[in-house]
This record gives sequence, structure tokens and C-alpha cells, in this order.
Amino acid sequence: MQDKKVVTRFAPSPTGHFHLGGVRSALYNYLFAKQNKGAYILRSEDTDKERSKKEYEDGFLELFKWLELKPDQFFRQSERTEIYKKYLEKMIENDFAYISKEEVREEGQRSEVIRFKNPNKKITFNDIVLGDITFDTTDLKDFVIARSLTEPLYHLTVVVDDYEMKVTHVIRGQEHIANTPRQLLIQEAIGAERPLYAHMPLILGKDRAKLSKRDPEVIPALEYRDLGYLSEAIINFMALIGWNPGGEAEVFTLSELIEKFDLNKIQKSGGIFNSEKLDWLNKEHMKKLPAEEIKNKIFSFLPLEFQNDKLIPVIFERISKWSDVKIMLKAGELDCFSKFKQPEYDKAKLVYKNVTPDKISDNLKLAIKALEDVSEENFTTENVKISLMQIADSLQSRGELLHPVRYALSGKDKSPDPFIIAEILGKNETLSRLQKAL
RNA sequence: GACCUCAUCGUCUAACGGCUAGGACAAAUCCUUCUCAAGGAUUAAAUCGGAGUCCGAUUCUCCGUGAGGUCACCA
Repeated sequence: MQDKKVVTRFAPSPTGHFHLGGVRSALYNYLFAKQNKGAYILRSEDTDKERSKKEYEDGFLELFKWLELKPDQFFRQSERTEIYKKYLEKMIENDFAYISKEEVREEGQRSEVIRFKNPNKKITFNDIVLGDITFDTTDLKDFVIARSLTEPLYHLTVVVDDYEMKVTHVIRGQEHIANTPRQLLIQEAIGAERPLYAHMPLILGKDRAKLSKRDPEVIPALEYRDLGYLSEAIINFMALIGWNPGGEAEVFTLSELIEKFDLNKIQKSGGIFNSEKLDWLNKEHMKKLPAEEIKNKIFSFLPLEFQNDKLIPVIFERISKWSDVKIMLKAGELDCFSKFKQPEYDKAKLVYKNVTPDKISDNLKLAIKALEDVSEENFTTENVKISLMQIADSLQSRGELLHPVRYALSGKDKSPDPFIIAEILGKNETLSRLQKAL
């Protein structure tokens, strides 16, 4: 059997900030096209001159560049007016559409528009995800398909473009399901072949409503890049809302997704966007990165005084996206590693549980003595740990030594362990902080 | 309101009509160096309700309920 080359398209309108819902639409179209060695088209639906803005188009172009979802072709509907005009003329000539005199009710309305002559019939299409869906098009009336020959509207342009661009699979969100009968009718009128449809479940916000451009809670997709998420994590995560390959694996690269993707396994019901799981998945992808890249990324957020290789693992295990470094910094979580920021604390907190202050002092003295014996060049995490643990293990509980030492060095209830802090601070500073605590 | 669609743990989801309904995120508990983090282990947590078909229903059918989408001279 000679199959037609698969052609998919993603057709956003540049009328607002692009959010993650659109990323998934683009992604599924991309995955399906690539899997079938077909073409993926990106089409800017900018026929609405009032609302379309260049900056929004630039936004999603940049977004797809970041996500590495490169389209094989790119079109702008505003540059295709002549094509739509031809179809409109032909439809009018063949009596599928007509110029209609209108009562002007609002400002900006035309007294004349082009309406589609609705055959008023039942129309059924088979959706790959949802199965057969039937509509009675009578409810649609003679809908408007263009304001004028040179001002075509959405339903007309979509159908003409999908036909002209030989689109074989229309993969889009379920919000388009009610648009489908209109588009089917226009297809029949212009003699276009019907593509296959796959309507994806909607991505919902916490309130279970569709993600919307107008919702202030919904973050523009590009901001995820600025927050330091990995593009592969975003792609992986979005792919998994509304689809999954069936096994128990969840971490996939783009090329694995291309291989595994299956239109028939798309979910029917909407899914809520769960940012906690995104963070987890992002961390999983971060762990796969080469050490050098992790270091560079983390350093790029760090002032010079903190750019210490020893600090990388301490920071890395506490973040799930790069911008978290900034948050740690701002929250002062790294202050204990700075020689210039003396810890300030309540000395009562040096005491561990119900151990007496005298005992704590004794322990601190032991710690100082032990650390004095460690030479400056051997003052490493491992050596500090060995010498401190030797004392700690001889005590009733390790905490009565480790707690005051850690607290004296960090001045914080919660901090990384005292050994790494000691190494980064160096012998002198470590001893001076312990002395001070005494 | 009309039309259309959907319904498994809190969330994302798995389960040819057939084991005890599985996994992941989140949560809780414990372990691992005093705290935090990371890691490990464990626990709790779901088939919307009612009929029907069937030896057997999460799965098929119908009704109900609930949720969502669409009803532009926007896309």
C-alpha cells in the first residue's frame, strides 16, 4: 500500500502569550510527523489584524527554538490573502457562499460579509481519540467565513491551508471539536479531502478549567526557560499529560518520545497541570547532565565568593531547577559558607537537647583541639569528619558534639553538614567560629 | 440554556471482559551522620451512582449525577 506522506501542523494565533497547553499541541504534531518521517508545519494564524502582534509570534518562534521543535515549514496566514480570495470567489461562483447584507449593530461591523451557505445536514467524523462524533449543522446557520474577499476568517483559512498544505492529520485540542463540523462543510464545498482528526484532551488549571492566556496564574511558556527548566523536561512532562506509552518508565528524551508516541493511546479526559511533578521530572533530567554543564549553570547564578567546586553537590541536591540557586542565595542558605558573613545566633541554641551547657563547652573544646591537629592542607571534608566523628562516637550521643559544631559554624537551625562547611571555610575561619561559640 | 465530550488514589496514569486494581508525583513513618537536602524502605490512598449483558464488568449498553468544551464580522 502506498501511504501518503504524513503532514501535521500546529497553528497558533499570535494574540497573546503562549502557554504550555500550546506546547503540548505542537509537540504531539511534531512527534507524530517525525515518527512517520513526515513533515511538521508551523502556521501563524494572524488573520485578525486587530489582535495579532508581532511580539507574540516572536515569542512562540523563540519558544520552539528553545524546545528544539523545529518546523519543516513556516507560514503566515496574513501573507496568503490572495489564495483565500481565490477560494472565496470560487465558492461564491459555485453558490457555496454568498455576499450577505447585514444590519450593522456594533461599531466596526460591515454592512456586507461573506456567509457560507449551510446545507443543513447531519455530519459525522471519526476522531482518532474520541471515536465517531455527529453534529447537526443546522444549528450553525449560515456562518460568516470572511468579512470581505481580502479579509477571510478562521474557519475558511484553516480549511484552505490544511488542504493546500496537504495536511493529513489534524491534531489539536478538544476545544476545537465544535469547530470541526463547520470546517468539514467548507472542505466539502471546496472539494478538499478530509484529513484525519485527533482531538487531544484539554490541559486544565488547578480549578479544573482550561488553561487560558488571560489567566494571570498561567505562566507564559517561555518563562519556564527563564526559570531554568530544561527544555527536555518540559517536553517530557507535557507529553505525559494526556498520553503515556503504557509502561512504568516516565523519563524520556525527545527522540525516545518520537519512537514511542502513539495517537491511539491519547487520553480522553482532561488533565491537570501538576507543577510539583514537573519539578521532579526536571531534576531527573538535570541528573543526566554532564558535571561540567551542571557546574557552569550553577556558577552562572553565583557571586564569585561562592564559586567553589566543593559547593556544587551541596547546591545541586537542593535544587530542582537552575533558578532555585537564586532562591537559596536570597534566603541566605549559602551564607554559612561565606567567610565574610559571620553567623549570628542565639547562644542558647548551641545546646543539644537536654545536655548541660558545660558539657557542650567541653565538647566544643574537644572539637577545637582535634581540628587544630589537622593540618591546613589536609583540612578536607573527609578528614574533618574523621576527627570529629571519633569524638562524637565516644560520647553518649553524636548530637551533643555535632549539633553545637554545626550550629557554631552555620548559625542556622537547618544547614548542610558541618564537615563540608568546615572545609569550605578553611581551618582558620572554622576554628575562629568555634572559639567564638565557646 | 442548546449542542458536544469526558469520568480509576489528592494529581499524572496502567490494567486482551479474568490474579490481591499496578507505577509515578505529592503526603506520612522509619533508616541512613545532630538539622536540612539527597538516597533507601514502608504505609495510607481510587474504579462517580444505579440498572442491564455476561460464568465473570474498571473495561460493553442504558439511565442518572458530576465535570469540562463550544455556541463572534476571535482563533
